[in-house]
Amino acid sequence: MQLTMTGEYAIRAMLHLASLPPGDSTQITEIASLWEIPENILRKIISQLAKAQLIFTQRGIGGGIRLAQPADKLTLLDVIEAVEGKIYLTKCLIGPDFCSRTSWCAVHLVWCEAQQKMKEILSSKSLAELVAINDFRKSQVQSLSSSQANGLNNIELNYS
Amino acid sequence: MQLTMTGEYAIRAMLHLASLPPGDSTQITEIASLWEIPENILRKIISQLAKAQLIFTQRGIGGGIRLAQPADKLTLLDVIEAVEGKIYLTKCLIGPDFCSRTSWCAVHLVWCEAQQKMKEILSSKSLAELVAINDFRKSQVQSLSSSQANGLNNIELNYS
DNA sequence: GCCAAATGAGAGTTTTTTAGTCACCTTTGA
DNA sequence: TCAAAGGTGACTAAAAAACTCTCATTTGGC
Repeated sequence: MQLTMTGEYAIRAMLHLASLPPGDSTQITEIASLWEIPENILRKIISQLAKAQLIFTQRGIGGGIRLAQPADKLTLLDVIEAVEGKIYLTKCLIGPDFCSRTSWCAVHLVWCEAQQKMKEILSSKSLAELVAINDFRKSQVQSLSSSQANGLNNIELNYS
Repeated sequence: MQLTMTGEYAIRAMLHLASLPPGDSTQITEIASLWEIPENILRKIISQLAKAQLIFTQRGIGGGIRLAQPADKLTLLDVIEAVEGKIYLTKCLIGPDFCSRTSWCAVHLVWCEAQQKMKEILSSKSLAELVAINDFRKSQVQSLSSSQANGLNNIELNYS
């Protein structure tokens, strides 16, 4: 019940691409070193993202990768589903074969609702928006830590 | 990113217990055969549910298991967390050690929201309510299939 | 006290999934 | 033709999940 490293890495890479000026490209090795991703693994992830048509790739000298769609049209859900396949919170949501009780089971309905809501939230913000929020919050963290001597309150994080 | 069989089995067992008259108990073997659960596995799950104080167990002749709390106070979230531990949709939601960017990362916030919403939905209905819905829907399915010759529309299932 | 019926618990196995590695292939521009 | 980029498949290692087996413990009734 957890995002895999593949999904995690894909998100990092796409977020990096989304932070570049539109149309700009970069290299796999660059992303791998900046975002702590094993290069061989990133290669395969990039290949999957290209097959899902989220990015363009170009081989050879001067080549690299870049977004195939505007950063404000892409969401976390797009990225995750591109590398992990469609999200199914339970096996019974894949299809009616898993469980003979699906036709009347109330638990199925609850999972269905949870899954739908989760997809909604994962697609509620574009990569462009996420990059913008990051930039803003990063600058906040910096100004906070530089004025740490003042004892200003830190940013609140929620590990419920 | 999916419920394990352990969680699935635990839910089946708890739903069965919740469907009994309050205070009634039953045996592991009974639940295992009724709900298609390997008995040895169910033993351990039952043991976990007991440690989490969701059920009472009693050994010996005439023993068995029963709910330790009223069925309308228990939710799917209780059951899942009892056997699978707390739900964390990503590693960075477990704690700040996984990722150095947590303090400002917008993706973290989105996952946080998704996780919170998912927990909300999983605890929005009590086991008692789920049992009641099941009973109602089962009777609907039966009356539908007995009048199938009329070509009545079937219950709609959503595999988005 | 003994027996049978019930849960409890630990070690170990098998299977599946995830993560990562390695070696080599293909494309491409200078 | 070379070097720099991405592409691919086979493989291994590690972790998690699912399951099996065996024996221990508790308990009520005879």
